[in-house]
Amino acid sequence: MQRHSLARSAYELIAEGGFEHLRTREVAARAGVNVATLHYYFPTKEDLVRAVMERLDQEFAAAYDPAAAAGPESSSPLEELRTDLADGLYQTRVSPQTWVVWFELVMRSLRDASVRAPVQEALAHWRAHIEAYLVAGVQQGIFRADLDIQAASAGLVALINGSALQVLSDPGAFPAARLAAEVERRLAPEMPLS
Amino acid sequence: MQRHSLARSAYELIAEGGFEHLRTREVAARAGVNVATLHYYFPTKEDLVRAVMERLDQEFAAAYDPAAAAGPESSSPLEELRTDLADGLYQTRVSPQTWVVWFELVMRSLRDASVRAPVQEALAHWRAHIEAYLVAGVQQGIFRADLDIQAASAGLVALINGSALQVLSDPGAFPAARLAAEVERRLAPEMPLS
Amino acid sequence: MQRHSLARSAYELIAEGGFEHLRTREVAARAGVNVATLHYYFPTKEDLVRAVMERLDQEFAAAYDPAAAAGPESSSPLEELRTDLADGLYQTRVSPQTWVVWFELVMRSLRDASVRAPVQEALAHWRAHIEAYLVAGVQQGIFRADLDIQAASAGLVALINGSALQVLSDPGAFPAARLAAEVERRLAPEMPLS
Amino acid sequence: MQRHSLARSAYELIAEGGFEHLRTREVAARAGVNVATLHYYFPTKEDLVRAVMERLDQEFAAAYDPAAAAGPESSSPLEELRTDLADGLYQTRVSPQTWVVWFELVMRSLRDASVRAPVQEALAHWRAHIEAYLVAGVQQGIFRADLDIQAASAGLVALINGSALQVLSDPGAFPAARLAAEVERRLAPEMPLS
DNA sequence: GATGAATGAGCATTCATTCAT
DNA sequence: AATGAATGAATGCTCATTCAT
Repeated sequence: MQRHSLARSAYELIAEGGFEHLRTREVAARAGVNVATLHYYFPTKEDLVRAVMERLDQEFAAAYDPAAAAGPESSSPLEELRTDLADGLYQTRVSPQTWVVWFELVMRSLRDASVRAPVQEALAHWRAHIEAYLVAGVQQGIFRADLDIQAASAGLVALINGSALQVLSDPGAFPAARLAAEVERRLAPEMPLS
Repeated sequence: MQRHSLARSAYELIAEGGFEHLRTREVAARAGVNVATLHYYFPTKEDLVRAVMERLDQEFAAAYDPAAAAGPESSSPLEELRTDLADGLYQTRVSPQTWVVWFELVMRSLRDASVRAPVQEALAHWRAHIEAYLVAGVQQGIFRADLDIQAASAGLVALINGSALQVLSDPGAFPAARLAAEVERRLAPEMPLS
Repeated sequence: MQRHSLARSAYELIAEGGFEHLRTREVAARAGVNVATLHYYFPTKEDLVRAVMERLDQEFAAAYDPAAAAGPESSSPLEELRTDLADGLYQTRVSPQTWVVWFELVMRSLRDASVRAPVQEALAHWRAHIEAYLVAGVQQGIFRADLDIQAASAGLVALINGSALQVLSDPGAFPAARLAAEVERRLAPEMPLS
Repeated sequence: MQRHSLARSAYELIAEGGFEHLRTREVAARAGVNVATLHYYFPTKEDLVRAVMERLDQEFAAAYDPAAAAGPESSSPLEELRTDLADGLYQTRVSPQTWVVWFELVMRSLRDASVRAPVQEALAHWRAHIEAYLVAGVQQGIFRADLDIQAASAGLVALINGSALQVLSDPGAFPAARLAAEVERRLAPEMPLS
């Protein structure tokens, strides 16, 4: 339990102040233990960071993995898209923590080899998840037939991340609802004119 | 000159190691001066960071401000869109420095009030710049008439940023060319069927 | 058995790294038990050190105490001298462990009251042992008659220790065989000139 | 000046408590400066230890190098021998500091490569110094003609070190004066009987 | 303007020791 | 007897900042 408590505390503190201000003493204090106890579970600060990355992975897994689509045909491709978009466009406002930690980890992955792989993996999973329902959506005629699925899924990941970044930076200035509608319109098949 | 040299050194070091590893001594050393000299020009580290933000603003201004579109009709809306997309999709690979510093500053702006305003302003300018050529493009029939210009410009900023993030993280895995084509296709007016 | 195993581990680790690098955790690990178990047998580190001193005492006792001269007239005074010299001059090269631990303990005895007495006692025993065979040797005409027995025995202890220190420091540079011969020559009675 | 002051403080603290208890904070405090100042002059603790070794080298150089024999024929070989013996037999009692630091460095040299060379060099110089006056003394008929000069000088270094160790450990128990006399007697040429 | 020297506050990590089980 | 978990008090070292020159 202590391990989880410490990883959670680290997670929260990264969300609040970024890696730059992450202090082992604060993590331990928030978890209600001695600094030495923290090092009993995580010999180095890097080990702690890895644990935070794992926590995030689990959050992602719970949100994007097939297991999440529990019920059979529980959600249509369109609903899945809406959920994903909502995550970056609205959810960011409600609970920005996950997004802040995510961006911190992405930036850190550029230099720290021990988080590079998990970050890249997370991005790949994300894209694969989107790809899956885009394919289904195209087959069902919900999305345009001329979509370049792989490009579109990479683009949607980019759109969601970039939107989250903007919402984080200036929540009031981002036209979330209108962008969501616009994206749907661009992916929807052309209405027959006649 | 000393000021610029110091700000440039700080900029480079942030690009290389993020804020987390930015050390006044290293900045001074790279600029070829004593740490005390650095503090003569920038009393606190925060002042130095602000100077880096200003440098970035200038880079952006040179790229996105009306002044950049020097000659009249020097570029069509479509060319401007391509330039912008290329910046996030290809340029990131060639010179990732600017993007790394940009993301570092965005993340820092979430806590540091002194960079919040410039970051938000940069995002607003960016959107306004895109909006301008989207409007022109729609008028010229280059882009779809049913575009929600404001949503689309916010979305394009998001797309470019999110793409840059992915390219930074895993350059080989991003289908840049195909995404650029897909975006153009989605913004282009529908071909008449007959 | 656990006690002995722990004391032996401590002894080995002191031989390898000196007191400076002696860690209770390593001692326990080498003995194959938990740190807490070590503290069950030796409440404090100092207790452990005392046990190491006792181990060394036993090694010395086995080598220098009358009990060692098991058989009657098992060895002549000259042979005993040669054995003692060999210990410092040659044995140091073969198994430096005992000597390293011994010197570590001597140095520590200068500040730690709990090892001072055993160290002084060991030195006294050593001298007494040498004194005994010097007396016998003089009586048997093997050693010079004008020897100041007490000074000579103190001097031999010094010589052996000082030699061991040099051999430890730079084994190749010490003329062990020639020094052994020289000492014997100096202690032997003067040859009649005529 | 600060450098010297810090090295001197370290020297004193090693003399008082050995390497085991050497703390950068205490060294700085005794020198009257901040710990950070210590690290300004000596980036690592090891650098500080090296400086202590250099101090000791200088003390030795002042005592044993030819420069010390300032005046021409200022001292006879016998006087030089007496001075050397006195250093280990009596001086140890008066100012044990140098000897404690010396032994600490010898022990440390067994594991720390950065002090190994200076220690071995110091021992070599010492022996060379003794060798020089033993040669002179033999030529002048002050010492026995059948001396194995190299063995004898190595033996005298051993004797002096071993004596110092015993004096350090138990000053009252060491028959310094009688040992000095005994050594002189053993090195003196045989009196003609007739 | 520029610098060498100096520092306070802090940082990750270590270590002998304790204690409930 | 033995151990996993926990801790207080360091410990070497770092860093932004200051100041006399």
